[in-house]
Amino acid sequence: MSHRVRLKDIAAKTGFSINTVSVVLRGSSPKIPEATRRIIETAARELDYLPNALARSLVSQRTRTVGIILSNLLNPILTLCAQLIEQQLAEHGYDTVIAATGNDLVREQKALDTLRARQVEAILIYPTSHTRLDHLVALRRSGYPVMLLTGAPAGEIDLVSIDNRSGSYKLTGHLLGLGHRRIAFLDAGQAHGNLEKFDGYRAAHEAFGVAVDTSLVVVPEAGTSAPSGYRSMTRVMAAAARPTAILASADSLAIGILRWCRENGVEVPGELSVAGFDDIEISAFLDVPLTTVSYPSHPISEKAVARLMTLIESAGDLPPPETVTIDPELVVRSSCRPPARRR
Amino acid sequence: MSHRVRLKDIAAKTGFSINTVSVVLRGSSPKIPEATRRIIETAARELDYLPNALARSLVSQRTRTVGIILSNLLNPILTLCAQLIEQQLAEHGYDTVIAATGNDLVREQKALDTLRARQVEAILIYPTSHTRLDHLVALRRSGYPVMLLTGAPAGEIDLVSIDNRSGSYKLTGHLLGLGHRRIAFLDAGQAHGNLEKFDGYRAAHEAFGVAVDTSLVVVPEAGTSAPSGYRSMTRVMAAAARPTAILASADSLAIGILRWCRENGVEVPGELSVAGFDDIEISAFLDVPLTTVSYPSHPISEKAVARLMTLIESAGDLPPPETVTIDPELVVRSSCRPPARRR
DNA sequence: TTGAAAGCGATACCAT
DNA sequence: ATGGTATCGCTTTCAA
Repeated sequence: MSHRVRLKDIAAKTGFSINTVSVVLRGSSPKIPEATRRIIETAARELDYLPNALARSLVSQRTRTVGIILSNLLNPILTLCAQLIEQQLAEHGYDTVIAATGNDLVREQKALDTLRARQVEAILIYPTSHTRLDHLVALRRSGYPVMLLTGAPAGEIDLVSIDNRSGSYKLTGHLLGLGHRRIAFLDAGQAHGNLEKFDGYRAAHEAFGVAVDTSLVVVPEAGTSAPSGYRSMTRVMAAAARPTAILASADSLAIGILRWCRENGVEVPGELSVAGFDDIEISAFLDVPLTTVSYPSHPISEKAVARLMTLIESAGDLPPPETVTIDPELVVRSSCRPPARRR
Repeated sequence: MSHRVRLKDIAAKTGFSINTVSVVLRGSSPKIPEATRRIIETAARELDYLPNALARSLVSQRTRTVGIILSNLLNPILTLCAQLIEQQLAEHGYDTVIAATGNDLVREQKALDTLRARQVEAILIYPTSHTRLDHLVALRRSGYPVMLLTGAPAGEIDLVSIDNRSGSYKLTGHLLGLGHRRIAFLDAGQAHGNLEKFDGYRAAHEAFGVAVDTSLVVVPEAGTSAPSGYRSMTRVMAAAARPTAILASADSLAIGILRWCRENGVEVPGELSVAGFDDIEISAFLDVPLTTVSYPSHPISEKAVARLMTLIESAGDLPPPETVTIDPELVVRSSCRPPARRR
């Protein structure tokens, strides 16, 4: 931030006042003679002038910028959403700045402060935890447009998200319908206070009158990565009575599971059915194409942006929070089939 | 950007001057009585004061922020690097803002301007094209710290990257060494003026005294995704004499290839060897673990950040550009083996 | 110890 | 048509 060209420099070079230069350069001029305009514009180009957004925003009280906070840049679901949202916001004339938190609440709070200090006009967030939202609730209460991109509808903050509970319910129901009675659940959300998927899993069991065996519910120690899914398998398969199906709370976990099965001679789906969550791109390209639940990024980003615009434009007093949940679809491929007959 | 709390508000509430409040709040006070300090700090907390970074930077002439421009948020190689870089910059007291361009030169230029207008102190960029760098060269010449995260060493801009040519050379050499003589090349970089990988491919052929059959060099129409690799296969396999091996310029492409092979009864690696590039996480988890070339994100991000710090700190006159290339390693797994004996 | 005043770069309002 | 002046929120001398 050193040798920058300012309006003042152009004014000096052309002999006009700072004011005139400013008026010309931003085209908001009522009546400036062609001659003047050309002189100033030429000078600006020669000097490679670029307006200082800081100064500009300071006076205009607008940054036309929104912030997106993502818990994890390696999750293609999140980055795809971010990418779509950025594009659409651009169409509305807004810039986007993205911050990553690495699933860390402290960094999340820091990112929140940094973005606010930078005066972004709204914040979209993929929070680390679905339950610890007090800081966000407080922010929204104070009149700041905050929007969650995942979570359970609580009505305190605007939320646009898929209905995780419903997705999980459908998927578990699919498995139960196939005849499975021992369905393991690899619940990566548990560690982050994301309980919707487990709820759906439980509810489906109830609907089928099947008891949940909690020994089959395993929380992977290291997030949603494939290695994490792989490593969790030793615990899952340690059960006295092995499961006949596994529901992983993310496709990436399922990929690790598939690898474990191959290495350990467990046939999928013959011996074990495997289902995932999110329908990431490669899931259809796996050796055993994965049965999963869709993640409708496009509708989500569209609805999020639309809502965000109304929030930003409702100067001062925000309308009461709204929740939009999109029901994900079951994507049936070949990784699940009825269990082998009882021995 | 409405009802924000300013120093003025705290001053009004406590009866001290704006100045005193400022001094206290940023702890840079020489000697302020405990009493005063407590009163002001309490008021600040009650009002939920957050300094306006715009105003602050305007006067300090520092933003302590660097920008990262990524061509594609869906490429885990790029996002991992970004994540690592962000973390390390944070340790140096710098914030990071990320912008995505969707592989579009116009959006890239726009992102560049936006970040500069925001007065970021340096820009790291994963450019869309390796050849069209004029705008970046000009920027660097004007004294702005710009750093490329991929590209061919040209000496005009700082560059920290893997040596794509060498990686490609090693991989092609591996295949040639295995006995392959008809090696197809799926060159996604070609479309973006990224010629290093092709160079390595060609050089290895020369070293082995094998002629390159250009009909085996295919440019996928739709980037580096798995579907793109899948679709390219019809063209690759249309050749009169089919290749015995395929080198894909990205693991994601290779995943699409693998899928195509499975659906079309082509056995890998028995009938066709397949190699990729980048060693993304799932590559080791595929049904046929992929032979590929590593992408050392950690060394890259470390070197990039180190260099960036010296650039930022060398106020005014930047040192001449430096190039750091890291030699990637061959990662041999099971997707490649010697070709079947000639019929 | 605390406060007043100038200035960062740009904009807006009011004059001329 | 063009320019002066106040202002945005904060920091930085310099006084008191």
